[in-house]
Amino acid sequence: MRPSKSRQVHPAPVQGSHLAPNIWQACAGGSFRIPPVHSRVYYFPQGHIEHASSAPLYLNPLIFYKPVILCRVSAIEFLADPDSEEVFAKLSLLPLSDHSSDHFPDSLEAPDDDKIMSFAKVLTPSDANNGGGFSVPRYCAETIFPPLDFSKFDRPNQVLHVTDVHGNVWDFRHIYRGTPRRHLLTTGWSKYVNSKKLVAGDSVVLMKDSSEKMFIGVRRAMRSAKLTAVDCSILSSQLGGVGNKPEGERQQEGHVGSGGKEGGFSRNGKGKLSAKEVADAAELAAQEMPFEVVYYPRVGWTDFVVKAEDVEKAWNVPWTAGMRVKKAVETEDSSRITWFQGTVSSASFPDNGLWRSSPWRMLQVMWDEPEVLQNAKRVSPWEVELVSSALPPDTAFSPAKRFRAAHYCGVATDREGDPFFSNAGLPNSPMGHSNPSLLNYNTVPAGMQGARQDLSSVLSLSNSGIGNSHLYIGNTFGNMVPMMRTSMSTEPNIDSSQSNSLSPESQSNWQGATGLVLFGTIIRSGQPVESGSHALGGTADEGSNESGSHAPGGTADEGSNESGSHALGGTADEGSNESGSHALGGTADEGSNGRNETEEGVGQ
Amino acid sequence: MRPSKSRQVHPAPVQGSHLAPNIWQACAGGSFRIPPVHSRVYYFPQGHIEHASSAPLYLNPLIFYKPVILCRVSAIEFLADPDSEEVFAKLSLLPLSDHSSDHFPDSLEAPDDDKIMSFAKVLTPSDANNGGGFSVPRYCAETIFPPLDFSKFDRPNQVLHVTDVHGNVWDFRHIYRGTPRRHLLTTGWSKYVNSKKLVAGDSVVLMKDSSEKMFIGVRRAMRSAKLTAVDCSILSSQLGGVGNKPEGERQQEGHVGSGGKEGGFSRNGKGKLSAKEVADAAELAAQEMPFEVVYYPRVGWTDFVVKAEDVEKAWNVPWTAGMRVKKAVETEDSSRITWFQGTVSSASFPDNGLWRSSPWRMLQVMWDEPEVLQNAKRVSPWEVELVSSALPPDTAFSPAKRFRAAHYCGVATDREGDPFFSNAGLPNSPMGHSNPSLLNYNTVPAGMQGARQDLSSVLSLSNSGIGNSHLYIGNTFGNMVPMMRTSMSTEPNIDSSQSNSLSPESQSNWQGATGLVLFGTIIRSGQPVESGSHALGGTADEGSNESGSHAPGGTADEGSNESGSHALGGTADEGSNESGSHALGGTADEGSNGRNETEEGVGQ
DNA sequence: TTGTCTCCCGATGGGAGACAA
DNA sequence: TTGTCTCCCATCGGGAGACAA
Repeated sequence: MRPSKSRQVHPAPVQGSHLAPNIWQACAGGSFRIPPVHSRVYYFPQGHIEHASSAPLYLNPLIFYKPVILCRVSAIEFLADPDSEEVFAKLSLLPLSDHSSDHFPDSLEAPDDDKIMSFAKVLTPSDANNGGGFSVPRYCAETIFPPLDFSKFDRPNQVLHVTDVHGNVWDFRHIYRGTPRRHLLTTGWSKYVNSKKLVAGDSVVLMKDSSEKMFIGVRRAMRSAKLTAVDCSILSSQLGGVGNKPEGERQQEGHVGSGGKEGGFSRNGKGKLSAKEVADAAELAAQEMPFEVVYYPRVGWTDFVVKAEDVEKAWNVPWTAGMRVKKAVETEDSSRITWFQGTVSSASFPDNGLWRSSPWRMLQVMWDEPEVLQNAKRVSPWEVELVSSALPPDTAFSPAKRFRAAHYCGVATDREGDPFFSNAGLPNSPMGHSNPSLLNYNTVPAGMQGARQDLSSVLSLSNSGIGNSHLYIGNTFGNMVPMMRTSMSTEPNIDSSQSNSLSPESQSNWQGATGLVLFGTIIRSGQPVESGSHALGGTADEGSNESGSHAPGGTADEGSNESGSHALGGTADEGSNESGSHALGGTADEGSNGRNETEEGVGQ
Repeated sequence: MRPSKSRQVHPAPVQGSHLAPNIWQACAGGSFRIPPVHSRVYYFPQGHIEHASSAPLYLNPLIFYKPVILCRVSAIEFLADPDSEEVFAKLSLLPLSDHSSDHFPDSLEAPDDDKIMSFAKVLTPSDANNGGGFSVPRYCAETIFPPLDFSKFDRPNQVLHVTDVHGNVWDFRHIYRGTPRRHLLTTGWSKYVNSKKLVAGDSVVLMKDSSEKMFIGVRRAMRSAKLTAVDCSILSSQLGGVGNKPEGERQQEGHVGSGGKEGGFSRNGKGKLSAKEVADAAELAAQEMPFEVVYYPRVGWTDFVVKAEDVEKAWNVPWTAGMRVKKAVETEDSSRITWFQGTVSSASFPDNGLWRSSPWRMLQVMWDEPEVLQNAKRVSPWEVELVSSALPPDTAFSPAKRFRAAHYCGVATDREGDPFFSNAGLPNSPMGHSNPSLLNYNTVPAGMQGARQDLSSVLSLSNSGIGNSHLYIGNTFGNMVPMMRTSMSTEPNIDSSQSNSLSPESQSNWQGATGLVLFGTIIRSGQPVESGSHALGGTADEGSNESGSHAPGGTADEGSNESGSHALGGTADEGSNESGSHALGGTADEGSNGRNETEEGVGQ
């Protein structure tokens, strides 16, 4: 049960095995793109927390005021999880404060050093379950495997030496047989399946690089990975309190022996990032300190580190209800990409508990096929592409053009290159890195912008790339209720943040302050500041109360290490005997005798 | 591969499973006695460090000045290791400072709540290796198992339900068959062996309590557990420096996949206590703070927490070279106890590097059968029993009587109940818990004892139980060179601490100070203090340079996770395939083709 | 083209007495 | 009395074509 050691390439470090970026990319699938080193990205702590295995017990309040943090990628490590075989990346991020004026060229795309061929297949029950082999799709065999000599042999076969993500080499017998003939992996496959604990639904990725060296990677099928914005608001409302221990972190007590230690990866897409590591990263980020994030590329998971360009593009769209958007979804075997369309039903800051003024998942979308994209009821603007908007016909040109040509609301600032919420009395202020209280934000420099500063804090939202910006205006109690480039009615009370999906608590939080958004300021790009309210962009016809289908505050329904992992038991060590010696004593008829039942049996 | 879950008794906590004391005792074996709760014990940090998996990288210098610490046992937990199945105890110890005047009754032996029967057997290759069963010694079957009905059945059999140390129940078929007839465990046994990773040489302990409930425990055979005083001196010489990473802590890099995580217990008797945990405990102890120690009962290992009574008894013996001693050694299956005899060749403070004036392993013994007891070249006085001494005939009564009747050297103090080295300017002094430097000890209260205080520090050595005490006199540089009740020549330079087993470094340490021990003071028990030197007790004929057979400063030769653990591989998960698919491709003749060899084979 | 079934063979686990130490 | 051997049978892994989706 050990791959041929002589062929081993890399040792397997404890943290994870380093991978070539192109192999990593192939394992992750084409739909995941890691921003290149030195590129500018936005980091979204909310999104990061969605990836955590459990709700952080404590989050520094500071981070709620920095839901969007512009960073530069200082380093990337392409890694593979030694337990689950999944690939992940570790990004070192350096927050860019407004006065840190580095201006790297934005897209230093590393030249793809080596083109690799890859093919992913979702394992069928036949591939994974019984002792048998692996049905190799013809296309895979012909593009990835060395050709067989069909002319000389009836059933040509060869042994493939394939390197896994840890550098271990696995030998698989590749044979072309059966009637009708087909490609199969036989000997060695079963060992691989057992070793990697593959089950039907998992995918394998077969690759070959330009030197014909072959690789194999794994993508785990996920079950019940449904931590979405709903969970997030619950999560956030636990701030400062002691959250109840989420299912995912509960030890499966009552399990026997040391069996619980085996196969230590969860299939629900969580359990990878600890709550603490996420909370720490978010806190460092909020303090503009360098930090690291670990990112598992997973279908259905929203990136929390996004190329600055993409985010800024999305910001330039005057999101309104009624817009038609599409979202690309890759099938799990990454063989197809499907575009799903939907209609924006609400485009305001979602009520994320304590998260104020975050564009994260600010769009609520009714998908045309609601059964898919369950996780994507709320999406972030950069996740979708505009198909058309319900705007007047004069705006009906392509989304790409609209980015540049449309007229937005916004407040010009005298600064360019600022990230969101750049320097509103946060760590670079005289208060430095002290633990901020909410009221600290009242000390924001007055008169920072030309707009009216009603009561408390002002945040600048500028968009370096294109130069549009917006004014965010806080409420009386220092809870900033900024606005993004969101179309809003001039009526004071129909903001979607009052939608009935609010939990009672957060609702009162939100409303109790100042009765919501005070006013919106609308400015033409590049124009002097104007004060006043304009309805702009799209029609204001959105219902804004559409979110009724959200589960109202339920707990996350998943549990790690769920039972049913029978396919993992085959190689389990002590304590994981499958019900063991119960059918024994063939000639013995069980007669119970006190605590130790004594079964006397007829001898032969 | 899972014991019947319905019968499970306790869940298995991560730290270890709690056990009934009597079951624990049976599993550990009769030769290991845990001091009862509330009893007085001496804690020997040197002995503790011998149990550590690796040399601590740093030891607080403080602890070298407290090699013997009187404590009270405040709590005991009887536990079982979830990995190795071995039992161990966690003792909570409260150092007794001289002014803490608690006087519990010393021996509050907990009444043995339940008598249990136990039988231990070392597994033969037949028991452990092949798929077969377990040969049950007749005595075991008759005393532990419920009786079979031999009258009615030709081959009577029953199923035994046996609880392991974690509370899991295992079913074993017990059958009486074969010609000649014998007791065997068949079905279920193999699962147990594989699950617990038992190999020939390991022992199982079968037990039954008064209610006939049966239990099974494991004692691991040890291989290459030879950390003795030699290692300790090496160890100590690393003080303050960065020790080279010992074999036992090196990760077995280059090993494949996640296979390294499996079966995580070492068979060499180490790897249980981390260096850090030992160092922390020793430091706390030296600071007279409550601390915890974990103790694995292992044949051949010397207890580092010893009943005060035993230690004090031993202290009352005027140890001299030439004395005949015996030491009880239990066979691994605890079926026999053998007494080995030997002659004390040196009875002075061994040179333990930085350990000054420690009675730990102060006796050097030439055993009559030198091949056994390799670990016991140096023993602590309480480990052996006196057989006879080379004293004049008038002292030739029994050792027990000699304890009380012999005449000792010593200095009476005005304090009773002091532990060794009780309060010589150590943590309770005004310097408090600051990190002490060696020279701090020059500030010891002057005139503390009636004896001459030559240059620097004075430590009191009093013996609460019997009232004998000794004067310890340090050297100029604050390195205390106290003396115990050791016979020494009045010649100044033949102390065994100058033996050629010294490393050059420690030798210079030792000698450079003041030219060794200054003088000895001899006192009659219970008598007023006399000042002066007496040769006492045994003849001073010892060579004192006998330690030539010690390996001179070599490194510890053991390595955890050594290879050869093939018997563990059977249930290993990924990455531990045994050389796997190499003999495959029956019809394929291996032809190498660049990096991926392509073996074309004849089809059928 | 490929997923699943059944067949079938060889390896292995493991229970039995034989036999010897 | 008990350790080890060999025998032998049941089970299982897994490689093959059949067949159907």
